[in-house]
Amino acid sequence: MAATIRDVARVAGVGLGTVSRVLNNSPLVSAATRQRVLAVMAELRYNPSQIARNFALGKTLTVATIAPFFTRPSVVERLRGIEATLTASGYHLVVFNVEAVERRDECLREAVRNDRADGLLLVSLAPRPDEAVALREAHLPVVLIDTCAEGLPGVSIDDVAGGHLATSHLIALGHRRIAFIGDPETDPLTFNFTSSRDRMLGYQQALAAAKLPLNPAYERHGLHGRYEARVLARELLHLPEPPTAIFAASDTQAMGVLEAARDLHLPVPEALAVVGFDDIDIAEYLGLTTVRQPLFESGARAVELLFLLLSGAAPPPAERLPVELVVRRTSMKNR
Amino acid sequence: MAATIRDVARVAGVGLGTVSRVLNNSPLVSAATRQRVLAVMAELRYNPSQIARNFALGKTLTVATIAPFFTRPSVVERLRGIEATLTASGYHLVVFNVEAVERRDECLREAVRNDRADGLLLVSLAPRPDEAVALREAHLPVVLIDTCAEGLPGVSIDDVAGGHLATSHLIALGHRRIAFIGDPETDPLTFNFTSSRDRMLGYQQALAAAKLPLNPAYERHGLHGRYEARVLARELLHLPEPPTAIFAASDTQAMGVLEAARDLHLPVPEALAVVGFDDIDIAEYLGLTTVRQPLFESGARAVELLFLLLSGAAPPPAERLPVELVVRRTSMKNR
DNA sequence: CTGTTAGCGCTTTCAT
DNA sequence: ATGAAAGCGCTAACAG
Repeated sequence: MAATIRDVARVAGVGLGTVSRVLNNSPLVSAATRQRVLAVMAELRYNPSQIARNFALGKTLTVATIAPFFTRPSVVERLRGIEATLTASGYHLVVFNVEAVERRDECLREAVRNDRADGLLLVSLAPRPDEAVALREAHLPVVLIDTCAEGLPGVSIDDVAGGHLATSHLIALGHRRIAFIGDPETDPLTFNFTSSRDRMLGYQQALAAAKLPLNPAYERHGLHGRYEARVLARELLHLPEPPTAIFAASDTQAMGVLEAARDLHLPVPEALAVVGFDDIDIAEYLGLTTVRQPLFESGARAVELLFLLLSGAAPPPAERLPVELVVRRTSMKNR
Repeated sequence: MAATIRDVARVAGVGLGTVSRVLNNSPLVSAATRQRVLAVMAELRYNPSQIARNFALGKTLTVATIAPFFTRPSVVERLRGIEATLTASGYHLVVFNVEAVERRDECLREAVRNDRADGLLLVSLAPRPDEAVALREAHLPVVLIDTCAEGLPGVSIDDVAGGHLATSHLIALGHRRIAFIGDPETDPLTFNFTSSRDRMLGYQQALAAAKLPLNPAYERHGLHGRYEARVLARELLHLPEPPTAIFAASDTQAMGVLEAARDLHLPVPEALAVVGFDDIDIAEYLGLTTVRQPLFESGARAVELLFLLLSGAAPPPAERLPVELVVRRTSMKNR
């Protein structure tokens, strides 16, 4: 049905190799023949079969990305960065959205078993040691985003510094009773995923640096989500000595905190200051003070690292992107 | 390096075909040989090459999705539905995010030229007539989501009914001066993309049905976005006779309206009622009254239709999913 | 039931 | 500079 390279060769009266060479812009073909071949291609409406080419080359020009929770705005923003960079180089992006542990494991296993992608991007997901081994054995290049793992290239941020930034901002505002709301301390889905934990670490360090007491009752953990954070915040605010400020490990969770404040008719920032993390799109709308991290860029940069790997370079070291405090209404000076 | 089907055949002492049959769970192989082959496969750590299989089969087990604006929560939700359904059937999802007209055209052209996907899903994007022809000629099955086009299968909603629903709700609440904010009336990116226009049509019909005057000054159009809608809403609210209610063609735009109300210190819903469209995740948080449409399901259903096409069935007719009014704080009874 | 053979469409030697 | 030929790893007839 569709014309093949063979048809082109026959009609143009040249050999198979020559057509292939024209296809690949090889300099080893005279201008005259090239013109003729090109003409025949146009005449026959010839389309090179990508799939045959992939097969012959042993490459797919495709990169797979596994990410938990498409729905999180921060993840979507990273994906945008990935897609833009990949597409600009003619690569395709196939995505996997994992919302349960079994799927996480299965996706990773599939990615290794199949040769349907030349490389793998892992968002907020670190391979377990055994998975890392399998990846290496399959010669499947991987770049991590938003996590780190021994010996694997990745792009992340300094979450400890970010947590420190948020907390010392609140301290500078005069707050003394500052609480933290973050993800569960261990989560099988995001194995080894330390961003919430590190942000808490930064929070603790900032408190310590200001000689403020660490109150375990002020540290709450729950599933990443507005609703869960709202419940936790309500608990905090019902404490005999409630916090005057809450640092949430993500903007989504900060939104839950704002809801809780609204539930209890606590004016923000007067009665409660709130700081989030990520600076997702909606943060500006909410007037939410937050720690901004370069989400789009993290995806773009990860793709660049993957290309390096694909070109045969040695695994580059993990990179850190900068964070920045963005002060908005929810943490204005009020004391 | 990696074991091939040939190695397995040799070691197991069987023919190539037998191994292939085992691979494909053909019943035409005795339990005994199957066991033996399976054992050798395990021993050799054999992984069938998907890419070779794709080549031989002339299929990619991949579906491409082109969508404008990843960032829109409604689009993300549809993608979730697509991914879940596709992955459940062993298909891969490759995504293209188009944010400019040129990219839109290029992606579509590429999708037709390449054979890197077995089918195509178009979100909020209708092919131009010439593109539709090219699609057909390339035998590339397409399903539309959130749009309609002559003779192409798709899943959408009744936007006119949705607009009517929203508007008559406001009318029932006692509103007489109701404005509309929607997307530009023509947009080269989303060619033929009529959802905003149809919602306005429903709005107009509801007004007419209630014998309310159609005031052209109450119909505003701007780029889909919070900021743009905020500007438009501010204009509306500065009119000599400002509307007491605004129906926005999307929740995102409704958020802009809420911002404008806040800017002008207009209490919602007392001084201004607001209704959006889509019922994205954040709508509940905002207490936004809106018209809910099944976003996840639209993606899932589109994949099912595509599978039908892929299995050689005749193009099914376009489908409509139901819409539903969700009343929340921004449109409580107040007059 | 099973082995053999002929491609799928392209890239890539290797001669010429 | 160009043609011929040998695969890439698998599927799918085709004989047995």
